[in-house]
Amino acid sequence: MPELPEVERAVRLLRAAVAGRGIARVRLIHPSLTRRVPPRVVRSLAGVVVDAVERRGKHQLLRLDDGRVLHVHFRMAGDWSVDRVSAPLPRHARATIDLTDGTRVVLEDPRALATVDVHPAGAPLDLGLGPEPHDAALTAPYLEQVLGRRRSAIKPALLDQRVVAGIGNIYAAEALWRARIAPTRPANALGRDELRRLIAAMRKVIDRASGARYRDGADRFDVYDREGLPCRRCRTPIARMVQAGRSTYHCPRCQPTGRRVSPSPRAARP
DNA sequence: GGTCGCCTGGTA
DNA sequence: TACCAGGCGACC
Repeated sequence: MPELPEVERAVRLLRAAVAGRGIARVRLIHPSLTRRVPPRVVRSLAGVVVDAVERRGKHQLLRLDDGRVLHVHFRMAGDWSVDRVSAPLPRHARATIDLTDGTRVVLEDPRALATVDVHPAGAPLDLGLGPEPHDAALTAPYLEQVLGRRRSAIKPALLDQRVVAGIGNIYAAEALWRARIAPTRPANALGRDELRRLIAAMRKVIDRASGARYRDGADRFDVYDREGLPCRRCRTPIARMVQAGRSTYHCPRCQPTGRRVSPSPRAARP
């Protein structure tokens, strides 16, 4: 589930179910979660009220009325489902939040990579996140500054949440395609104009992913998972490569790698 | 900077 | 059976 638009959707579902309500019991089911939080801390969540539910990048924060923060990250495959405390548990239920009104929120996570943490009251919570795609703070000069010292490829750099919060493997590839920037370009080699295009592309890709029509469409990606299929701009087969251990999809023709590997006479704007 | 491990499931 | 998976922290 987890890139920014998907987490935002999940947060809304969660908020509708838990905001302003009392927790009757939290259960951590999978060993990867019980290892993280001491049993007495889990037990101590009974009786507190959830004041608010917030999202920071891909992180979900439940502000509790005793000042603590219940912090959830879906990682690769987590998602919420909402049912009643009396219902049988879904197959991949890894944690549950039972509410005093009989509602149950279930963390479903087939890969069991999601994390749950409880932060003490009063401790400042630094998630180390950069601006989100729609933050006004995300500007070309900002990117120029944070990417300036990075000789690494732009695509893995975009996955660093300290640079931009909320961009993941899919939308990084999608945005680079849209901005016509090769994923292998050194991050510090991008010019102002390219950075501006990249920001606009990230915003567009995130916006599009938030719409239901796009979400359910069969062709919701331009490059991701489209290896060998024709580029939607130039019909060149989409290529797949591996960067930092992750798949990267791109169009070898309209995302030119080198300085001037046969650029088209006039580079068209995206 | 790249690689590995965490976990489990789906698919070629 | 092998490989892949929308993330990320630990490690060289």
